[in-house]
Amino acid sequence: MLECRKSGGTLGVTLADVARRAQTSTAVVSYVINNGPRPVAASTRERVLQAIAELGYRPDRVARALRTKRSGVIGVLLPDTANPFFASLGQAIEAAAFDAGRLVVVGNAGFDPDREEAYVHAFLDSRAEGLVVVSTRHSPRAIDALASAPVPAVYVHHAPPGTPSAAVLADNDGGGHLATTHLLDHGHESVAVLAGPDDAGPVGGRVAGWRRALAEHGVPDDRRIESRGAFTRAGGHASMRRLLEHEDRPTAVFAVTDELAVGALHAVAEAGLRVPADIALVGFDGVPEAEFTNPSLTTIGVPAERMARSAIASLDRAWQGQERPGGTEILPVSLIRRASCGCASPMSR
Amino acid sequence: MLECRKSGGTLGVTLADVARRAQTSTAVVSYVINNGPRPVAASTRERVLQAIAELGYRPDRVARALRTKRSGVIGVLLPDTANPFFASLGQAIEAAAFDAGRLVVVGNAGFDPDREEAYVHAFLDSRAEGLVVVSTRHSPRAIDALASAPVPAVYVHHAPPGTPSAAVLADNDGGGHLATTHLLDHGHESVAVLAGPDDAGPVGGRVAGWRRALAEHGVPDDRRIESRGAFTRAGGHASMRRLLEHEDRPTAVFAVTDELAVGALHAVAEAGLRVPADIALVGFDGVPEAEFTNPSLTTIGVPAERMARSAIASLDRAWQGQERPGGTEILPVSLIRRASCGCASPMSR
DNA sequence: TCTCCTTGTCTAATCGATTAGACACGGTAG
DNA sequence: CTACCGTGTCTAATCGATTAGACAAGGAGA
Repeated sequence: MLECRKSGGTLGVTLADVARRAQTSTAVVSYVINNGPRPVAASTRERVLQAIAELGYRPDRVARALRTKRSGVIGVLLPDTANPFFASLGQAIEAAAFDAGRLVVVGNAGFDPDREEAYVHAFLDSRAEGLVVVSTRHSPRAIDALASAPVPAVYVHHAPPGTPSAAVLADNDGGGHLATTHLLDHGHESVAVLAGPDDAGPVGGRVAGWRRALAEHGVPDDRRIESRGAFTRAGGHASMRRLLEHEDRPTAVFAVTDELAVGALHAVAEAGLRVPADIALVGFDGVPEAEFTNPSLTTIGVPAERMARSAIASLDRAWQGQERPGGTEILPVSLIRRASCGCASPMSR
Repeated sequence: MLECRKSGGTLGVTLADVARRAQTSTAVVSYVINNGPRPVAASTRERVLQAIAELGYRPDRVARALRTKRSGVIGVLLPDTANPFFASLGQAIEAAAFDAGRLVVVGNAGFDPDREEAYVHAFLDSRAEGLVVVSTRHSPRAIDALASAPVPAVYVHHAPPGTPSAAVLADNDGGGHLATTHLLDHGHESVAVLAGPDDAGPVGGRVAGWRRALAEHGVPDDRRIESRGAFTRAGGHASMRRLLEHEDRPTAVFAVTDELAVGALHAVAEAGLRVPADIALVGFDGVPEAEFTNPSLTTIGVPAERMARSAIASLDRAWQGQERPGGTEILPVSLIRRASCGCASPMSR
């Protein structure tokens, strides 16, 4: 209708511009935008709304953040988004945040403590309103920075022991037990484990669950085979190879992550053996790609979306009520039966 | 040394606090922090630095952003981070941005135009200094918003035709040609294509390259088999199934994405056939998981990291010099030979 | 009729950092 | 001796939004 400025819209139109055009003050405009703390007459509101529309005004989030100390941004620290599991988790967190009306600034720490700390500080400096930390092993300095942060934080996937922050974890021990028991139920005498270099972090629980299941089943110590290596597909490949050359080759293997399992699958095929006929395999994480491996991978499903929603909800609670942040939530995992354990394959035991 | 405030450090210590403690003005403190536009006496600088250290002062990025209009944040729009290719790309962009000293705020548009637009606006409202848009198909409203944005934007992976913004693309046509030619060179008479629902977006070029290679090789029209479906593993699975039931089953298949190829691999195995003996397969994208499929997947490697660095460099150029933003950069792709095409497998042709 | 409350609006302080303008001082060139 | 310049510092305006305080007008209750 009226002449239009520059090109399209949001270029430097400020509250004051709107106020001028609507013949009122900036305060009133603000009240309209926020359904402000003060009432506004219907006629005035109408004028303001129209001015906003005509000018294509959009509030500046930076200015708003400075004034209100609410940036609408959540900092998310991830170990490695190239890893499918963390990618799913990251995406779920981002989606949950979006639904809660917040933006997400992400940092890939890449298992580097310095980076982790750098990101925590950068997030805090950016006045992130909350932090979501996904990590397998936390840098002490990052933990400290988080503990004394003026905003709530929530650990996902793994929490440092004794943290005052909230945590959302998967039932790793239960999952390890479930996977192992399932293989045992298929008739295997024992089950080997494909684990990481050590049992720190979330996988520790998975290995513990494996051990527990084996103990319950009366498997003697000398039949509890462990093969360890890096948490990558290549690591899984190498570890499985070692297992295949083992004096008495296991007939069933529990890989503590799907990445490891995918590498293992490859190693078995390479050796000319068959899954599950020669070696049954169960993974852990429930990544999407597990459905399309050859054979498809039986795995322990971790409810990434639910964890993400839980994490955001936990931050929400911290913002709303005063509820002190602490509290660890452990979400149940589930067995996703596919071919690699012997369930779907007709010719397997 | 001196008494320490609250808990650890960065809680609400402002420039003014530092100035007070260093017995100087906020201006001088600012000059020290920024190696400011004005010189500072060595002794004063020393006092300021010490005060900063003692108080654990960290500048507030929000306030700084308001004043300087430089937020240090780049908005990154991705289609779907659960997809390994986009996940790699996203991670590479994030890493390149971090190295350039900037934070990244991400949005997963999930192929939803409304979301895409919402994110572009949210990024702009947050005073993001630059935008990186990765998409396969752009919503017109998002394109408009981008075109009239006061900050530089760069399209990655795919650009809307005739955009004034910079773009960093892969050589999709060349890659399609390369993949198809490679299969042809293995002795196949023709090569079928596994494509998306239509040829819009980056895959269009890949299909074009396939068609070109077939034409060059003198393959008649009625031997140019296309199977189309959704861009997912499940879609690849379904499309390949259809191909297997085709009257004259192809002996070689070019899948325009690795996701499709992974699904296809699964379908072939399910049908009791073998790759590459019965059907040779080449994918496109070079995702990490392609190395560990069964058999490992020959694919066209897209230089995700290089694209990311290029994109950030393009933004950098736009910030530094006045260089008008336009310009499309097309990066070369490469053939990654593995087993699925018949290269690595001894018993294949 | 007078007070008090509610509604509606405006003015101005504020968030925390940056930076132009003003000023002081010592040194140098004319 | 005066004019001028460079160095070093401080005061205060500014970025754009939020919101408490002040105030006006109208209605209700005493």
